Amino acid sequence: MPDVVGPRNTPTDQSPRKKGWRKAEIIDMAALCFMERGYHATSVDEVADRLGCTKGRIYHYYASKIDLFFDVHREGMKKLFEAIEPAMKTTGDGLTVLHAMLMAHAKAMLEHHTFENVVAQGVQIHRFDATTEDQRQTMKLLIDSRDRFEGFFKDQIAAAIADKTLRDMDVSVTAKVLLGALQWSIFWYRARPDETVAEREELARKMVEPLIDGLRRN
Amino acid sequence: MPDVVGPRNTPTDQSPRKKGWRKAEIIDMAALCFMERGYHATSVDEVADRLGCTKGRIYHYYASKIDLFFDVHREGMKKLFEAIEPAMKTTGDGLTVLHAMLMAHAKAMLEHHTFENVVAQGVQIHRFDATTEDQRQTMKLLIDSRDRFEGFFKDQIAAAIADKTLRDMDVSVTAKVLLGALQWSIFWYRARPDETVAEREELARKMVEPLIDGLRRN
DNA sequence: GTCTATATGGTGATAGAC
DNA sequence: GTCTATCACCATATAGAC
Repeated sequence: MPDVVGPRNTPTDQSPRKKGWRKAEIIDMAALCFMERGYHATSVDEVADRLGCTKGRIYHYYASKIDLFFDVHREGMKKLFEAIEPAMKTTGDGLTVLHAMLMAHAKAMLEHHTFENVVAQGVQIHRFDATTEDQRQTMKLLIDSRDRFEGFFKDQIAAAIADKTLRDMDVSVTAKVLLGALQWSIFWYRARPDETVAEREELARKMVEPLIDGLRRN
Repeated sequence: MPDVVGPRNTPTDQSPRKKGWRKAEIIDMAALCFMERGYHATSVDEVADRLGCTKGRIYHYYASKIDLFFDVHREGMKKLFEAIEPAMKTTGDGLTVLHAMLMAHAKAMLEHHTFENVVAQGVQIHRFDATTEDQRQTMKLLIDSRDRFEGFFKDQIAAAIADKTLRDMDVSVTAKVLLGALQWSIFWYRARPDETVAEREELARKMVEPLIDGLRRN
């Protein structure tokens, strides 16, 4: 990975050698547009314009706008799962593993904020937008994957309470609060073009630290 | 306040005796629709339908859909400011006041989640949606009010660091993390029709406690 | 595989009757 | 103050040329 990352953070691989790069290119641009203006306010024409083509190309790869949205959402979830996987495999007491997971998640939210912004929009895109049975099925799978992701954190919180490295607290509410604290960054964080990986890691640390240690001194 | 609150949480006063109740009725329904489907996906026709009237009525009170959105947003911010005001006036060390502010904010986010969901949408509704100069001016004021609100928390965090009741931490990032932790509830919280005020207060406590004390035992 | 042209439907907003 | 009727526009999606 290069030391300096641009505003189009970690796009899916677009190198023309790889098969599927055309689709990846569309997904990346759709993610950017959906983040900037929101799914419903973004027209397929706009995505095409910014790709320097017409919507004919997009409709060659995607049957509908919502199917394109689904691919962006799927990609966003994939990045989230991949990010916390190494942390979940580390050995250590319950809190240490949870800390590692939170750090990995914070970094992923910053690095992929374009995609994760779109994932958050998925919460209020529902049955009304998915017309075919296939689309409703896909939507259900994406919702399931979001729940599964939160489940990993709930399980780890429960484990850490069990091994007494965590205070006793409401597992479900705490998971939502912790994830929300990091995920809210979709609203305020935008990558500076010249931002280094080290700077981003430092920001993630500043985000996670108050959650682990709390606010109270002593 | 009644002990049991319905799903239409604390609507603005609609009693037909008060002047402006027609507008308030429209604002409340718009907030509900915008929350459920999002601003852009909601049609003026839909708001009117659910009010049992036609959009002729709405356009009698509002020049455009975005102006209606602005009123919902304004109302949402008003509720937030009013909620933390008493907490800000309490006496006590820096952390005690901050704790009171966070509890008040958490309760307000739950109580008014319909309106606060719309406020969050305001982040990505921008110049493109505001066409007239008047609308751009209004938008600027709403953005300013969001910043001012966050500023209250930043100031209090700084004060608490100064009086040494808080660890030394990044004021700006910590403010965003704390507020985000509570505000993310717009995505997962929906009022149960039979939910009591006491239950909601208990939920707010479960949200704020891990932030104050941190996760680490000891 | 990509383009142009177009069908089709919905949405914001207005005019004018009542 | 509210309704009906309608206009103008824009967006999704398709058909067929190249």
